[in-house]
Amino acid sequence: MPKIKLQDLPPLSRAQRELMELVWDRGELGVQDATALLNESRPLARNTVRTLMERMREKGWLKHRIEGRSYLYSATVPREESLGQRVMDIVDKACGGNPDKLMMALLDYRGLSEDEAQRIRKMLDNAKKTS
Amino acid sequence: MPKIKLQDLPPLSRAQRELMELVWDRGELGVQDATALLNESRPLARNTVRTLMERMREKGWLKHRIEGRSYLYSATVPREESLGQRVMDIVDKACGGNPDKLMMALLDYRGLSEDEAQRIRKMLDNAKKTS
DNA sequence: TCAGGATGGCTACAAATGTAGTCAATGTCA
DNA sequence: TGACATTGACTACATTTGTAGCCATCCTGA
Repeated sequence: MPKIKLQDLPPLSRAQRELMELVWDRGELGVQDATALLNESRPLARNTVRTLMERMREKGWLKHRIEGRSYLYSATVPREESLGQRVMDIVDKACGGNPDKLMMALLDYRGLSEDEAQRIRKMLDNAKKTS
Repeated sequence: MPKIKLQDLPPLSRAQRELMELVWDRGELGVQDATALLNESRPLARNTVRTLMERMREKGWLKHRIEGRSYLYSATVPREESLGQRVMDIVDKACGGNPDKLMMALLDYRGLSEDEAQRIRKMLDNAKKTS
């Protein structure tokens, strides 16, 4: 049973990614719950959500197990992996490989509280030690 | 003449974003050149690229001017803005609003050279001063 | 036991996207 | 001047995505 690699997974569309985040948040999610969660931001029919999830399963992002009469979907890859992938992708393609630009964008367009900045400094220091 | 806001622009697909990065890199790009550049990674017919660019123009991401017999396309919004948008989006949706996680992913999945880390520290310090 | 609700299965359909062909006008080089 | 290349215009078509309806089944409470 080969481990699923993120690189092998076909990319998700926006709606799908939104759903994916929910699955990662919850760990496991039935169609019912997913619909309810998505409906907090916009109305979507249950079957719409169901189709989304099924398609994501076909793509390999989700798997499901049967619980009573329902399917409970969960992610096949951990979120961190996907996040790392996205960040690298942005650094590569949109920052010309330069992580400074990523930070610059973060600072410019969002900003950091002193606390956040402090924690990041600490991370940088730790990374140094370890490497 | 209202300034174009990033929020008003419909999202780009992957292929389109790839092209967009090229346009940002070059500043201005004709179909010919764009095709050549894209062909470095995969074969694409000129007309395919042309269609992509036209669609992006309809969406408002690109504009073009006429140079001789050709169109030269350029971006309607600066890359930094789009980058900032994407980073914020990731922080919001995939990091639960927590920028630490973004850094963590960056460190874990790419790592930083001591130089890069140093520059980022400097940025953090500067940001502090300014705020 | 029967009406409702929940659930998966299957189907549908419009819009967006990826990919590209054909065409006519125009420019260029031999 | 005539063949050839370049360019935009228009058209085509398969696939993916967004969105959802209908159906049979099964469970549950009155």
